[in-house]
Amino acid sequence: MDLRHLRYFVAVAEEENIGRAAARLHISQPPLTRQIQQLEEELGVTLFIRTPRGMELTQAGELFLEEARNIRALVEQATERTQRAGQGKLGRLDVGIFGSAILDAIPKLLLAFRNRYPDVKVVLHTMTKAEQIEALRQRRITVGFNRMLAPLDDIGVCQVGTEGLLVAIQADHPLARQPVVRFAELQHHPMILFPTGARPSFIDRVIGWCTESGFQPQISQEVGDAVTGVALVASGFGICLVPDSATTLQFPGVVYRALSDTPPNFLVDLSCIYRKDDQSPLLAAFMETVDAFRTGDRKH
Amino acid sequence: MDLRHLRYFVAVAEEENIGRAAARLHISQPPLTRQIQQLEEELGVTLFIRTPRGMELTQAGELFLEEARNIRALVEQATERTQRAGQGKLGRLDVGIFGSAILDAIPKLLLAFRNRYPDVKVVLHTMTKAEQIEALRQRRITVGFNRMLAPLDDIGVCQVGTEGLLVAIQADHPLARQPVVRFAELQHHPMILFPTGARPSFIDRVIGWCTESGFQPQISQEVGDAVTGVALVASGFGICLVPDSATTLQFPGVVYRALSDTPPNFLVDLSCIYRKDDQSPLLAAFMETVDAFRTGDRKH
DNA sequence: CTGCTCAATACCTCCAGGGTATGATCCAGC
DNA sequence: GCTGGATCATACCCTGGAGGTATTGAGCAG
Repeated sequence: MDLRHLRYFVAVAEEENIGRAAARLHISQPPLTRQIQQLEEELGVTLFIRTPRGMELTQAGELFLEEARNIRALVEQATERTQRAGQGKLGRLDVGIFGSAILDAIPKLLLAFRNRYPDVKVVLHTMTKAEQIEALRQRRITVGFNRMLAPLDDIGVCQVGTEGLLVAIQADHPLARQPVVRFAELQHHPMILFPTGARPSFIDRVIGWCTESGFQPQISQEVGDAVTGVALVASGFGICLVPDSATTLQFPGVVYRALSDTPPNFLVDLSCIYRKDDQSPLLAAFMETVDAFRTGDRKH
Repeated sequence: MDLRHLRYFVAVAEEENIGRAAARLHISQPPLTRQIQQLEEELGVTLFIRTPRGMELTQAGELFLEEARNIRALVEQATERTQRAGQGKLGRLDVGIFGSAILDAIPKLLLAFRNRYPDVKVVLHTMTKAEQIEALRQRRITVGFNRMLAPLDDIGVCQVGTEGLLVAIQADHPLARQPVVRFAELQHHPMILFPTGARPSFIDRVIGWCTESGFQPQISQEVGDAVTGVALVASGFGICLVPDSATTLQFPGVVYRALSDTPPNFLVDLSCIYRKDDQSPLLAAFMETVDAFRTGDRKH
């Protein structure tokens, strides 16, 4: 059996007349007669009663008509859905993120993506930089977000944006009295650093800036992410350099202060990574959205 | 697209290797390659990633695989169901019956049919002889049951069985004192006759028997069926000749008595009727069951 | 009986599905 | 680094079957 047989059968059943059905199918009558005969023979069932006025469905034919219509509709639907999936408009996108990325850029980006591709199910996985790379290679995720990413042979990097830095200070701390803190002043206060895990990381960046400014930071704690860091600031463990977006975290007893006299390149980046050989239309769709987001962002 | 494409696609998706899939499909590798390419081209979607180790499904391919399997299963199911319908094992059988036929033969017959063809839905319609014939011609029913059926040009008749007759009498009636009633004794008592409607009917039969026995019956009432007749007997309207199976009706105040000295051929038949040109496998299945029932019945 | 309307049959053509042979890549092992 | 094996892709041929035209056969109405 063949989808053609179903199409022909439905036409004949609906027209109740081989000639008209043939016209509707843009073929001539004899081939259609033969196809119907073939179908009946293959099924071993009489589907039509031939009358001098046309073709009339048998009971078995009635049943087969329902089934045939159903199958044809499903084929239609399958092609349509597959095409949408092929255009990246349908499917599932697994995204690796890190703790504090959720604070600013990622939600906006994902919102933009959802608006463009509402039928793509986005699944977020919190994981470290190293875990993200492993997950990418194992295809458990399609894109990952992190900071300070170095390109690799098989992993591509695309910078999404940059953020400035603030210092998070306990509210009753002496430094909190000033509206702006000079970077060098940080040297006298214990500092909370993050993230733990694979180096080089933001920690090395911070230590580098201190060194450039002529001092060694007093390291109080190393913690997993900015959220934990700010929580420890609230508990009085020290001060903590955080990206601008951390101001979303309004812990009681924590204030954020801008910095002056900062070392050059006093920024952190946010980048996304993906498998270079990934041809998935979903990735393409997502990267396109990322691109639009970057240019949109720069306009502000 | 074609069911072949689906079959091939599923094979390749499952084997993840065109060569092995081709072997499984008993074709050679190049045509299979082409069919897959055609499918991809027709859908406009890349379904596989070609690797040096074989074929790997894309996300769109995964989705299409599900759909394809589903469609193939439905096609399978559709052919199977249609074949069962073509053998009369699946479908709906509309049966015309008359009031009192439900008392004996019909339930047994339908039970036998249900056992043989459990997936055929039997729908009963109570209608008169004339209505049955009209309904047969209009295809509203496939078989009808009645008594004293004459064959027609387009309607076939098949006798299912015969029944003897009893007389239903009010319990305190003088005749009720005798264990057996002589037929000629009926002449002195008002008689309830049935059925109303198309003649000739059982009424003419009864009048004929009376005439043969040398008397005119005193007609008390003409009613629709045996059930109503016996109900009127209980109410004292007279006596009523009924088929044996009417003893199923145990009205308080009604007794049944056998008859002696009866006229020749003192029997009623039960027959079924059907459209002579009906080739439906359901009818064939039913008539086969009727046949088995008749021979089974005669053995008793 | 004739003309009309169906479906079925006979016969032809040509394309597409299947076959064989070969190419293009990639990887493993010497 | 070359060679052999595995895999998919390409080139080309052949044949079955889908589709076409012409015709027959069978009911039915006038």
